[in-house]
Amino acid sequence: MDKQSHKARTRQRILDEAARAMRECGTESIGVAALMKRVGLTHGGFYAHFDSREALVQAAIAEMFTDSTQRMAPLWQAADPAARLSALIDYYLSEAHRDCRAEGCPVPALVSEVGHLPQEAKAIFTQGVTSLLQRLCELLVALGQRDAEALASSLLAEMVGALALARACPDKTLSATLLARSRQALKRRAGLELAA
Amino acid sequence: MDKQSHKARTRQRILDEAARAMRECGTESIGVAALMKRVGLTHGGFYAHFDSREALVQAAIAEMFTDSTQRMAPLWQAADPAARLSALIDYYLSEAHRDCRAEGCPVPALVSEVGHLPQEAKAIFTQGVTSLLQRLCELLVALGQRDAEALASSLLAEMVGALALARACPDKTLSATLLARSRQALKRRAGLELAA
DNA sequence: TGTACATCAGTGAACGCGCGTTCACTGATGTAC
DNA sequence: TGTACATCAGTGAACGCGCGTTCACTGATGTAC
Repeated sequence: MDKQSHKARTRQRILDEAARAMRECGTESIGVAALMKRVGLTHGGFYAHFDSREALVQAAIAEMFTDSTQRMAPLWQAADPAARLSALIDYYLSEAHRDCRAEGCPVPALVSEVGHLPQEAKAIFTQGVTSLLQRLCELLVALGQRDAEALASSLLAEMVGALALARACPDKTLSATLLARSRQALKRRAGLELAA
Repeated sequence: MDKQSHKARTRQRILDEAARAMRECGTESIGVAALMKRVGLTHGGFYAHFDSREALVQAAIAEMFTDSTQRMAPLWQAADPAARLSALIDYYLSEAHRDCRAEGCPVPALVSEVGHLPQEAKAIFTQGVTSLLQRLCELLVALGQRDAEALASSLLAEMVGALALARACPDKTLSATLLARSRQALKRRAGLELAA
């Protein structure tokens, strides 16, 4: 089984590296040559794995959501829905998440540039947002919130906006304050009792 | 007075065009040659007005905030603070604002790319965010809201996030729903009684 | 076990192109006399 | 009023560079006999 999977593994390495770099600095930030160099290969080989750079961007966006969902999976294992939502908010608006774009949620990392990407890429991104929204909605339903759909979209907007704003802010103290304020507001709005 | 201001007016035309284009498609979206062509000039003349493209980006970001603030000025003339805040929310999360990036608020247009810009540009952007935050805060104080600072930053996060998400969404109906939900949530959170 | 051959992932030189930037220049404008 | 000249905003050819993409090739691997 190893023989056939060697090429697939190389493709995955390219994709992983692209997803990291593009989340960190935007989809335009890394060229084919630099990307392949990071993977330890030369640029010519790229086209054995992807039809074009544009195709890579699409695949990389999908990969970011897969990766981010996987990283958030442990949060979903908390005992009750309240603990899960609380953990989600604390993780999403943490300073760690702010400081590690490369491994975080693709939504705040790419929101304002997605509009300029080709349709296909935009569709993949929206698909990711929609599924995030749905998981959030299910949590709110489990918590007994009425109008969970509307609340979910409003909460997600604040989460994305707060993290993106915090990342744009060079003053770490101020940005930490922004995050803390939104964490508190979000928990209150979601009907979570506030400890501390 | 006309003789000395001709060059200044040309500079302003370049700046206006740059601010429009960069709000619409990002700071990397337009090159020096294309920009000058839009203004009706040739690319060589650019460097009589700006030291470098990087200097233009800085000036353009400042220009976007000036322009956006000016466009929002009429909202500040409503009779009472409640009407002003309500008008602000309705404008900010309108479909018109969603569809006209070129003339809208620079914050949702650039949030996720600001982090990759040089320090100076980042500082100018943050300055703009801070002053927006302050005006919002003053409105909330006038409305008698306690903890106005914290509320202002939470509201701004949702406004920015909701508009950016709506713009990323290719389905106009869905994006209109996102906007409507956040308009309602924001008004409720700001203590505005809801009509309709 | 050992030789001959096919497969195919990866190499690296080369391409056309658009970018930001420079610079010698042009030509309209307004002032000096 | 008319001529000579200085100023300076704008021109456009040229530069070096990095980009995405192509393609003839290499060389390691595994199979066939």
